[in-house]
Amino acid sequence: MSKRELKKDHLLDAGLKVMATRGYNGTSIQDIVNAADVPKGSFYTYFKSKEDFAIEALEKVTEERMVQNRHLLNDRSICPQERLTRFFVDNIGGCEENLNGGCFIGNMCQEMSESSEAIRIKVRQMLRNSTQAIEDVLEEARLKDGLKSQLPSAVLAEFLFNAWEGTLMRMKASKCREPLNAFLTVLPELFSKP
Amino acid sequence: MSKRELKKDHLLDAGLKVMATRGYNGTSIQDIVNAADVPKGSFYTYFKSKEDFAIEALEKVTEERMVQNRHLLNDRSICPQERLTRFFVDNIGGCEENLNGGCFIGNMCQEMSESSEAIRIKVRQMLRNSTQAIEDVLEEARLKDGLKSQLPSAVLAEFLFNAWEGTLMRMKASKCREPLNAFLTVLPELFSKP
DNA sequence: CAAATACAGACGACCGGTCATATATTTAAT
DNA sequence: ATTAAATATATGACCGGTCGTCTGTATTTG
Repeated sequence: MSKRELKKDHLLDAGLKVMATRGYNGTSIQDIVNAADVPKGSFYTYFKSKEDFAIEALEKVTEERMVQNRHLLNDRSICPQERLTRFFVDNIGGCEENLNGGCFIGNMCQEMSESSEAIRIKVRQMLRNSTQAIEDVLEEARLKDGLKSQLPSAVLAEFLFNAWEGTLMRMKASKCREPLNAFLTVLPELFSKP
Repeated sequence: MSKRELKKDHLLDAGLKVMATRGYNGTSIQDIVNAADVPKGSFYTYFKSKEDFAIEALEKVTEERMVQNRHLLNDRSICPQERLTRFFVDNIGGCEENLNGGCFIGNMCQEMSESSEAIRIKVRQMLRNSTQAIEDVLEEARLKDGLKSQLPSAVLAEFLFNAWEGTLMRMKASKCREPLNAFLTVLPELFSKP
């Protein structure tokens, strides 16, 4: 990885952290370069605009997660239900550390879907990918052990993933783990065979 | 209702609509007064700050809904399951019209929880109230017809409400009703007796 | 005619984005 | 290997514009 790529990566990491907590419009270019300890003028040699930065940050955060999740979700030594539970727990992301971060994708979805079509499309694509990953595990579970619900895996996956995003959101306002606990408690009700 | 109160109400209504679509930081005082066709200088005779406006808007939007919902949720002529379903469908709010609005409370939660403690507390309180309303209906259903799930109503209510908020969020990015359909399809699975 | 309210416009601060200049790197001739 | 010209990169002062807020004046009210 070149020096330039490293610096860009650092800018994305540091800026992402700020933007995930303060939002897109609540984060200035100055905030980003300050967080990364990079001169402001340099920002535009790496990104063509603030919007471009957000999209690249969005890509980075899911790319990293996808790599991490692919291992987990394809690990046949763990039963599907356990895999799915871990998937959710592992991905609470920024929320975990101090219940401050929230889900960056969720933030961008809520704040920017109407203002930037480019961001909306990127967010939609990423949500789709995650939903698909859940659907695959659900389908595998259905074929292996059966599934309590007879509903299509696609519907179940969409429901579950949205429920999880809502849970992350709620954690941001409540600053406690109760929403997550409720989610993890109800999850087996839908999932496992009696 | 005095002339002044009417104007303030109008300011809240018009500004709320803008803020629900563009977010808090994406909406300027100028945007709000333009939408309400009120001179900018007047804004601060009604609200002591932008933050204060957001909090009052938050209060208004839930007050209106609570009035509307209290009728529905206490209507014993409809069975609890049907009441709950209608509650969710009726409250998709801004999303319904053109899939543009999203849930204002959800927006504020994601964008402002870290920046304004006052907004966070207000949002948390409102989410609690709504969750409580759902819990009450669930408990009533449990006593009347029984409930498929044996989990505490409080846990179920928290899960369901968060799932619904996540559904509204997803609709903002996907601009279609599929997330809502998935939610309404899965809802009876958790709810009704077999 | 006081007192209170409504309003226009100004205020300093900061925004996203640009650009002339300073610094570093490469190239090529000796 | 050294040097100097040529090229690329880095930077922070700066731009027009907009931000949230406030102040001084006009208007309404009792």
